[in-house]
Amino acid sequence: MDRSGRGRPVTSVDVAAAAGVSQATVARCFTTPEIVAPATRQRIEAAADQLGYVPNAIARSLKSQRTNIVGAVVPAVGEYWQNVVTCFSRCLTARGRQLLLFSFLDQADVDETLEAVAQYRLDGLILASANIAEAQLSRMTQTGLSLVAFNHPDAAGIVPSVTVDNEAGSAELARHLADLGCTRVLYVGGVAAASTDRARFRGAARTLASSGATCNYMEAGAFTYEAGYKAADRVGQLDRLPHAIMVGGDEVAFGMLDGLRQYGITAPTDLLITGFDGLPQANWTGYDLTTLVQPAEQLAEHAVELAARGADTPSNAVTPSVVVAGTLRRGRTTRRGEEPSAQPQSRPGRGCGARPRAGR
Amino acid sequence: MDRSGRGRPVTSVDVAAAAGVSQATVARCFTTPEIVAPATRQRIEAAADQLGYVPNAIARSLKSQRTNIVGAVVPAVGEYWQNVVTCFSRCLTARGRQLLLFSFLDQADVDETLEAVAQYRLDGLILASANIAEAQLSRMTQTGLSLVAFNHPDAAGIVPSVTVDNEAGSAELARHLADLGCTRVLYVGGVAAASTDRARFRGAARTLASSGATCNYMEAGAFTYEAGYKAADRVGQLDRLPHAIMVGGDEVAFGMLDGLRQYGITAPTDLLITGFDGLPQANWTGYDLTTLVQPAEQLAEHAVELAARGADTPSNAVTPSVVVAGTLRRGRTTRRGEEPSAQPQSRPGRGCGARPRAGR
DNA sequence: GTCAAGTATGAATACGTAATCATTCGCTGT
DNA sequence: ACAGCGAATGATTACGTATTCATACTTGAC
Repeated sequence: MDRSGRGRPVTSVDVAAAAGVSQATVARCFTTPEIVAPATRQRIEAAADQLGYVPNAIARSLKSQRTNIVGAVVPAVGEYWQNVVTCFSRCLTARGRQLLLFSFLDQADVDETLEAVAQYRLDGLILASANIAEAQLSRMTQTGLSLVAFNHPDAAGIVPSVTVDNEAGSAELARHLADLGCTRVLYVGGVAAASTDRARFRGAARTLASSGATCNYMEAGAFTYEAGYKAADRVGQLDRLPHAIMVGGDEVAFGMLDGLRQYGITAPTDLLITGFDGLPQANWTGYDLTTLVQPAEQLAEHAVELAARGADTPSNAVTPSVVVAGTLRRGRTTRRGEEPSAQPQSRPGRGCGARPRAGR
Repeated sequence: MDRSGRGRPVTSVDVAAAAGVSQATVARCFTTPEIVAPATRQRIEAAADQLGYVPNAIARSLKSQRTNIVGAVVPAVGEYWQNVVTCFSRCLTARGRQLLLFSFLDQADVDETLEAVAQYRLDGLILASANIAEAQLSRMTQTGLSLVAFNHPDAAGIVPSVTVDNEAGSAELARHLADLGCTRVLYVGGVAAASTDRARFRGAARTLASSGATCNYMEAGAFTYEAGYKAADRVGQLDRLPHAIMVGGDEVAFGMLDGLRQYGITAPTDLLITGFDGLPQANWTGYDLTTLVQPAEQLAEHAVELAARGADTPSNAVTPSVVVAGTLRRGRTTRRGEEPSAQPQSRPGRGCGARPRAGR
């Protein structure tokens, strides 16, 4: 199998010597095996196997000017992003590419990080929800690496962009609420400055307005559970509850749900609640949230596609902008009136334990 | 700033020509600036800046035989791992290293993935909860890359290993339950074959036995919410509920909690429940789970430390095994009888709030 | 039987950097 | 004034691979 000895790593030259051929032939054997004679190939493969030779991707990259590595700059927090990263990894692995990950907590670290990134001649780079300085951005593109903005609508037009249809998705949620008779809706956004947040609010407000419903805006301050939880305080102190709350992100919505419960306010009894993103937890019966499910796989696929095509494209191509539609998920939080039958939740009297095994 | 033109990338040779020095001096200027004359340095930096020069890490790696990249092979699913990945990324970035991520869904893909990994001459590789073939493992070590097993106690002794003290942590949880008077405990593990699972059960069983309590084992089948949810079915059909359920992972515990609720069984009223891992959601008031919090930051720090030291170590060093203690988090799910005072939940005002506190 | 075409391989080179060795220059101590 | 020395820089080479060019050898057709 492998020759022990802890000596210096074995190279194609070593294999060549062992197989009695030239280094060039060994290289060919690993890149274009079909053009090397079967007999020779076999000899080389045997030698390589015995010596434990593994091609050096670094050297290959230096020669070929392609690293086969795609970078991704992603916020460090939030279930949503973690899920997206996993999708990236899967898509890239499927294409034989590697993923270089940068997880940033502070937006300020991004620029610094990008500086380091640029040194590795990545084939592509996916920027997720990061605001990059224009100058730095243009510098990066010119080196032949293909940038892709993920879920960052603002960047569309400047660089290729992939994003869910925030506005349409939010509109769909709003229509759902309007159909249920809601006329006073509160939109609780994460960060008002975020382009996704604005787009989602726009879709909601537009749709609700056309139905004669009102839609106020409240900013939670972040796309986190805690922010939603705190925002619930402000909601709980309103003199009149809205008919429904549209929350700008599932995680924020979870916080909102739990926060409101502290005030004895639950969905769908006292008001309806929707989220946005379609996190796995939205399916958990503890929340069972109505939300707009982002097609993470598809989005990742598109992003990877754009990022991995590398310098193959003539670079004069127009910066494409991919927008994918999400799908509505109806959960208990907007299941008006039918909760006794559909979802047996602790309804009758005080009997928390009194409920029979409704699940079956 | 940067010279446009989309020409081929600018190299240190270009900078050298522009600054009127040799390539060697340019290289020195970026690696050991202190040994180059201030005047020259300034000239070089100006030229580099104007040309938009960025050192090529690939070439550097080829020369120096160090990529400054650390790989991590991590399961694609589960909040726990996603959190760990983020910690890895942070720790590595702090040390000026990059993270090459491999997220695998199917254990079978791992070997294939490792094959690809080996081509990049990573400085280190963190294997998280992956069972690697022995042969492949030994082949990887000999190339000078330092392997680290993360949260995979079985690997300790074979390769350097970093893990939380599963047994002691579980023992602490068990002691907590014993102190609360539990004498019939059910342990719901994720995957019985997993070494972490066994260790946790061992710690629980040992401690409970010494308190005269019983501890049966039940396998959920996976470390997922769904598995916990389904396991709840089996629990709900028991003729006699245990005093407490120790679940082998937080995510499984969430599923268990939600699943039991379908049967009208809630914690801490009808029985107590503990988890393991300390996921962020354990803090969410919707669950408020008693669990053993893994010091993810510390664990990641140690793993990165071992993985990033690279070939600096003489390689004759013994394979170190780091075990870090977790901390107990007491949540509502084991807060026997005191929930009315401690957790001001469900204000009496609204309808649904009539949480029964039937316990007691 | 010779030439053309094709096939398989070897020799040489380039990728961009860092480190080693050699060289130049200015300076100091005697 | 000169040896000697340290600082600064230039020339050169090596890292491991892929590719281009050249070459030997095989085959087939006229």
